[in-house]
Amino acid sequence: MNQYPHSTRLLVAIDCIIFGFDGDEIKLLVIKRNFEPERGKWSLMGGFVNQEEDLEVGAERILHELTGLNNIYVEQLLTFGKVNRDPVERTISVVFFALINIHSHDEESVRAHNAHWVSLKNMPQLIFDHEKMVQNALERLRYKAALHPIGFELLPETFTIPQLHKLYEAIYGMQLDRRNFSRKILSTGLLVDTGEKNENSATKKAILYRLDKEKYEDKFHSFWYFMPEPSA
Amino acid sequence: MNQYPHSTRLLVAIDCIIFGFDGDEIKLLVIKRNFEPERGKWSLMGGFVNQEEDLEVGAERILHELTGLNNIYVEQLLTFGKVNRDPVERTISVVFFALINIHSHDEESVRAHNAHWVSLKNMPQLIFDHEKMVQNALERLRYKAALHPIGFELLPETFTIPQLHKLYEAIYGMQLDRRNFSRKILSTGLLVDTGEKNENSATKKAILYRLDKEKYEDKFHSFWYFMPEPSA
DNA sequence: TCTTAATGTGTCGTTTGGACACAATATTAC
DNA sequence: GTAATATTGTGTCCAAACGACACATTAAGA
Repeated sequence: MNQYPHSTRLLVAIDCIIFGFDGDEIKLLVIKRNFEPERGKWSLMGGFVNQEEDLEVGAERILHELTGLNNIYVEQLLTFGKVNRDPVERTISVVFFALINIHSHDEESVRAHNAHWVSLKNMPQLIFDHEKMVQNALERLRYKAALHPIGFELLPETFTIPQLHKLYEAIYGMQLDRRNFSRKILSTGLLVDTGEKNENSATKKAILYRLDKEKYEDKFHSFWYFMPEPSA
Repeated sequence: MNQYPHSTRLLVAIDCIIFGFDGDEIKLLVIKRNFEPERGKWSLMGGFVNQEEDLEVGAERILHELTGLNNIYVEQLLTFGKVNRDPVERTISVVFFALINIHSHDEESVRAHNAHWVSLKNMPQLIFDHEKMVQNALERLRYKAALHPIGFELLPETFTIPQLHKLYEAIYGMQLDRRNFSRKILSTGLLVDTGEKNENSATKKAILYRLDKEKYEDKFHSFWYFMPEPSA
């Protein structure tokens, strides 16, 4: 038995949602297509799955191709497979979403791919069902950031609490009390005072923190079960 | 442009995790395969995606084929696509998970497919990566049930608080204080007293409740954001 | 030196949650 | 028919968490 008979093979694509944070709002990295179909229009960065390539590997390949980055936060989101989602030919798209530090990518590579950071608030029209994908990814981001210490993936190695605060306000599109937020974040024990201060500030300089990597690994999953750890 | 050139088409399958609750523990509906490959072994119910069929429709078709049920709770879980996950031929599997009332399915159909309910605690070996899928689905169930009123999908139309309590203990594999649980559930306002009592009970008969459908629809998403509703 | 803007820390009252007690109901044993 | 038993419904208490808000500290620029 070397093949399954009587079954249709389909084109399988990977599309990547790439979020960044510019200090003020959440941004999305999209490309202006200089290839068919839909040349000249905006879309997510994507590609096809290679015959001998795992899905996650494919996603990392595509992300690396655009940003030059490795070892970034990537998570499979959902698979979009409506029959007519791609007018050229039926294509199943496995969507991944990635969080990166907006200042860490390879500018050259991004320029070469004709990619741009766009604001979520006045996002250009995207091709196919890509806008649905983005909407879905945003919901996932909100969901996860509320339960897991995932926001740090969007910030530099060291960061201040006011930065983190602005990030969360941007994610949820709402104001959060600065003082209560600070208390809550510090109570997690995930932040380590680096002893340095943010020199960019115009007024009082904020303390620069870094993540406690070990506690981060530990807490990442224990956040999941805000019900105490299940046994099975 | 009628096709994308130079790209490999892959077989796309759908596999379904089907959970039920027998009043004591969470059960999984699996089939004993009487077809190749892996004839005689246990696996999830699945099938291939048809050329002209949306993924969700395919999942519903497969679920209906096995259980005779329509309009059940189905949610896309993840897509499994490791190169060698299926030894016959590379196959991408889009996994869905469904919650059903364990007493509502078509017994005939289940027998005809050689399907059985198995306990999660002594689950038989499953083929390919199906055990990973189940593990993943269980985590999703725990995740969602903690935030959304999703457990009801596993119970009959009317149910008692002690039933619900046992269900949650089964989901999380831990004991939950009966009284605190009751208080918490009632405080959601989702339960409506039907005025009837559970006649099956050996001792004091428990109140039968039903879901407040409207509040259920409302709350289903508002549970998401335990941070107040975001604006964007 | 004063003003201003941003940052760090603290207080207070309410709400929520976990631990636990007790009363009510229905079946079974005697 | 009554007592014992198991199960269910409701309540109390205390500690922890949370939201709303005040005040002190720091640094740049007028």
